Amino acid sequence: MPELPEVETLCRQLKKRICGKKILNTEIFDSKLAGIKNMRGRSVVAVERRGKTIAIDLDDGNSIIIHLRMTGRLLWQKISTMPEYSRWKMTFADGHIFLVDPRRFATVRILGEKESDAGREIFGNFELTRFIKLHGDRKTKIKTLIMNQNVVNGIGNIYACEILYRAGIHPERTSSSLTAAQWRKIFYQAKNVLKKAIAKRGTSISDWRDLYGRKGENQHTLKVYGKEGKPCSVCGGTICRIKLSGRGTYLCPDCQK
DNA sequence: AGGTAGACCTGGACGC
DNA sequence: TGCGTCCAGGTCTACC
Repeated sequence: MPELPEVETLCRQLKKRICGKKILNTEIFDSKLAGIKNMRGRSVVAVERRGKTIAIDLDDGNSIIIHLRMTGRLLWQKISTMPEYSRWKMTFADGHIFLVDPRRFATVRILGEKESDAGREIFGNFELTRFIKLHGDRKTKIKTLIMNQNVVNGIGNIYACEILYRAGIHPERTSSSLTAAQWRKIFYQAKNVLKKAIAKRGTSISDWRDLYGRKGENQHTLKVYGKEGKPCSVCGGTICRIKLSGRGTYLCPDCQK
């Protein structure tokens, strides 16, 4: 489910909600998550997004690292009534944060050390020239490359489709076939598309909800994702769906070369 | 090195 | 109604 804009939305809301607050208790409801230490008594000193992961930094130097994978959600509630599919919760003096996740893929870890982002954060110390030096000669298809979290952080299937559509690049082009101008277009659009999605509080195709259970608004601005058979907003041609590395991929074959 | 299928899980949509 | 099939925002591993 959540890609960078959705995780960023949650992190901003969490920051306001729990920074400086003490965790009164944590509870596990899913045996797959057995082993998460109880963080009772620790205070939250910071909340940050690292790629698609949420890091909740605590006053003892540890961090709670949450990855929502496909259907994970964090939900704030004043009351302790468990929402359906609850897997874990943190309790604060004024309410609870539930990890809700029907498919049970989401992970929670406690880590003592911060991992470096190694220049992979698109809104961090990302440099295009360095990127091209590292990945510009590869034979990987461009969509697969920008979705690889070891290469750039935060881009998933929906936004990869939208970025490449706006950049006019076919998702099956290889890295090594792209010109410098095309690389610039891709990363200009990556920032552009992600920034706009953050402003709309994410894309709610089906499951995604923010910390307060509200849908995002970015689904209304999608141009290709999920639009198979619909007309292209630029040329009027037909949006098609192909499979690329096992993932449904949407594009306009006339605009994307 | 890169592609791909399968695994991890469950629910929803759709066809018959 | 019920069953079967396919699909899903992510990532990891095994194998060609």
